[in-house]
Amino acid sequence: MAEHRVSTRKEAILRALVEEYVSTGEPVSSKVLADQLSIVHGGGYGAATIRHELASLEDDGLILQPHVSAGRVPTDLGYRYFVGHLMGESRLALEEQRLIRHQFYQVQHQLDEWVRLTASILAQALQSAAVVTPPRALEARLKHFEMLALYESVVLLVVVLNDGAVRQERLVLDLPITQDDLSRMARRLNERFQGATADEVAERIQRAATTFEPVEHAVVMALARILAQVDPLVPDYFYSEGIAQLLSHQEFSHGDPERMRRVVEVLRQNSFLPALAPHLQDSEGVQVIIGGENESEALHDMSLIVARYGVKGEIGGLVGILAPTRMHYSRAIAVVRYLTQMLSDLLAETYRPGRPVEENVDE
Amino acid sequence: MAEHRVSTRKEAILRALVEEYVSTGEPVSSKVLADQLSIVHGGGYGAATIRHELASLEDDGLILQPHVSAGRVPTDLGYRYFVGHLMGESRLALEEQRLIRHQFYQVQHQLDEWVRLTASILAQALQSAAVVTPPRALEARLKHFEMLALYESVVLLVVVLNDGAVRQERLVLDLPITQDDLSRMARRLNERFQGATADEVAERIQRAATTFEPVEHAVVMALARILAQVDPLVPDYFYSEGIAQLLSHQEFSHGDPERMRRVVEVLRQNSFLPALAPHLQDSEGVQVIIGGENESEALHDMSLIVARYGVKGEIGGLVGILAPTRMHYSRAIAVVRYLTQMLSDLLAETYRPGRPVEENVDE
DNA sequence: GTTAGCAGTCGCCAGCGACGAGTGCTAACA
DNA sequence: TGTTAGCACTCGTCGCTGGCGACTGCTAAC
Repeated sequence: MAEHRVSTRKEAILRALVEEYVSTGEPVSSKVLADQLSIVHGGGYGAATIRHELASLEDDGLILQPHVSAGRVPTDLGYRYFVGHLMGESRLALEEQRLIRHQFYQVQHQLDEWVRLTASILAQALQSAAVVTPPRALEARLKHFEMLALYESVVLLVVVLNDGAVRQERLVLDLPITQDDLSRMARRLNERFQGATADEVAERIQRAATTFEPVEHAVVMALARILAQVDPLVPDYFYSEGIAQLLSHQEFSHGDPERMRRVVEVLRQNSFLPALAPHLQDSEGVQVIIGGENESEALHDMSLIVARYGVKGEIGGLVGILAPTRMHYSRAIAVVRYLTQMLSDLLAETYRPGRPVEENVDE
Repeated sequence: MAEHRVSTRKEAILRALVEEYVSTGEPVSSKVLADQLSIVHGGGYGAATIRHELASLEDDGLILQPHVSAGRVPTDLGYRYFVGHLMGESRLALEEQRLIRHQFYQVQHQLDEWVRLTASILAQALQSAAVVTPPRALEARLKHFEMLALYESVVLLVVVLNDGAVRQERLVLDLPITQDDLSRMARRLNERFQGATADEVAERIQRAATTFEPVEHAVVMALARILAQVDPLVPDYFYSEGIAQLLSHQEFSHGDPERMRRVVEVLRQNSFLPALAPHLQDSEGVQVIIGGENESEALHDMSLIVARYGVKGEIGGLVGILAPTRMHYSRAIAVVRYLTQMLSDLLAETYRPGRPVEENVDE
């Protein structure tokens, strides 16, 4: 990052090299580069000259050769330099934008569907694994809850949070209780705890434990527990798509099949998204994490492209894709940026037309 | 299936061959079989005798040799014969039963957790991919629904079905509406539609369309739609675990890595479970689908072991594992059987202690 | 009916050489 | 000093070969 810029000619060569390598997957030779550069640039250089510069780029740690008689390949640092300085900002073709927008308008007003659709579009468009978390308010507060008698002493607790997320939990009581009693209790407790955070609920239980009946106490404890489970940085579920697309890349078909297994494992247990959260905490825009910059060993030859979406300071979620290090960065970034913008707009549109009906922002 | 039984000696040989092959993964030779049989059976036979019988078993289509200088391997038909006639019924070790039960008691009364746990235990115990669907009533009826005002004209519809499943859907109305109005409307409509099936709701809309206000009409339409989406044979979601475990089998590390991708794809889109449903419609007990008996091309060297759990005629779901054809069938069947029994018992325990609070079985 | 022994088949693997791709270096040129 | 053509060199890939060993099917004897 803090690396000095290299000479303009070296930059041109590095850029051509990355683009060539990304599109072919083969180590690229001085000859191919000479040809490419002479096409793009009017008068190019001979292969021998390129070789001098390649040797120099290799000293800089930006490229390497897999073996002596092979061409060059970008290193993680090389990709980093490319992404930071050389890659042009690209926009999605209008036609593609239209196509994507169209798909969103098909599933009107279904928040979950938007999130799922985003993952699916990403996976398809970038032939990569995509992960999207549902939007989450920065601070979880109780909006409303209901209790439904399922069976004599089994109660279903349905809790709606301020971001619209719904949790449900079965609760088994010591005594049988009727739906009427439950409804009354729910009305009473809703008034009392509306807008409260997990900490506030817990505190009030502490302070006034004796004023609750046993059944109420059990219910409020459950509420506190549910609220406490909500951590905006560690989403409890998420939509993931495109594992198959990811695995279809040539980097997996050659070499150790064990790699496939490890990647699938990391994706399944989703250990990599939480690890991403800090990167996004305070940052704006699209983040790129290249190869070895990844925390997880298994992802050392993969890159992540992640971004936040949502309404700043209020509600948000993560969008990310995982693809081989050798990928088309500018396109990937453009697609991710477009979709985060899309989701943010949709969120704002749904949540903004008028203030919330129940004011529960302040207590 | 309708094949004649082969001679007792051939059966003994086939049985030893399958067991040996399952445990080693190598084609088994006449010599190894002769040794195995002389250990188990007091006085065995020489390798040459075995070879005669092997040639005969090959004529029957029960085994084959991958190439001339290799040992024998069971065919799908061979496995089928083994599962049908030769394999002993095995029970889980008491220690293992205890371990599994213990894990279930850890997550008390959380239906979703039971289902998820079942998938995870299966994947772990059998080193295979496991899929479990949540329990679903055979006929979907409305138990209860609530409406929550999220924003001025955005309403969250929370619908509880008779099997305890909860659906939620955002509804955008033409006009703003207050929570009070919503609550009143919900109470009215709940009384009217409680216990109704999708068809019944649709029918009543038809019959008395004019008696509904516009907003009510929108809500009831949504209810009908949600109820109609519920098809007990095609679960909309499911818990799947153990893709990584499945991929760690040696059958994937040798040979085409493309196979891995295809299997992951089939698992992700879960196209194989619906295909299973008919097999289980009318059948009792554990079903085994071996190799080529599978519908999906990609699963032709895999076997499925599936079973229904639940309360007969009322509510139920599916439990299944997917593993390479070369697997330990008797153990797999024992584990699947134990877990379906476990789930059925837990379901009965939760849903039976007393009748439902709200009688909604008949209208 | 059973078995030992033997010839025969074939997959696996290590070793070898030809080939070709691509480099670094040198020397010459503008 | 920068650029370039040419050349020697390295090394991965591929196809071929021969030896080894695993198993089999067959034969002949018990």
